[in-house]
Amino acid sequence: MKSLSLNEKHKDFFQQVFEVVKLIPKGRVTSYGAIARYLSSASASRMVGWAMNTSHTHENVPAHRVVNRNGLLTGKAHFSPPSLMEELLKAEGIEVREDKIVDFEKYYWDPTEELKL
DNA sequence: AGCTTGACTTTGA
DNA sequence: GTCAAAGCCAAGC
Repeated sequence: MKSLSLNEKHKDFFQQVFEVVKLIPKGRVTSYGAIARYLSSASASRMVGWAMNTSHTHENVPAHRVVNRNGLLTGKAHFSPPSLMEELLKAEGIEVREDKIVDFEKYYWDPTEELKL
């Protein structure tokens, strides 16, 4: 697979979401809105969540690194065991308390800032 | 073919 | 600070 689209500019929204999610560095997290805004508009953040729902068809999609803008593990309920998301984050050195990422801003990874240009 | 729901965000009151 | 409403695109009924 190539990195980001150079020739291929016509991809499905979901596919683009998956690419960005895959590009999230280990030990980092991002928000649905950040991805949505990077792709198009921030309001499309719902589609990112929707895409994650279909992410089960993709293997290398670290959905556990994607949380809402509050740093809350909103999608944890959708994991095989709901606690898996928290476990995966902790395994990467991210501290989680009450289903919420501690020092979220510290681990926050914004594609519009990191992948710009 | 049309309406409802959804792992969300932003803006306004 | 909280609460309510609009916006976005796709899948499901």
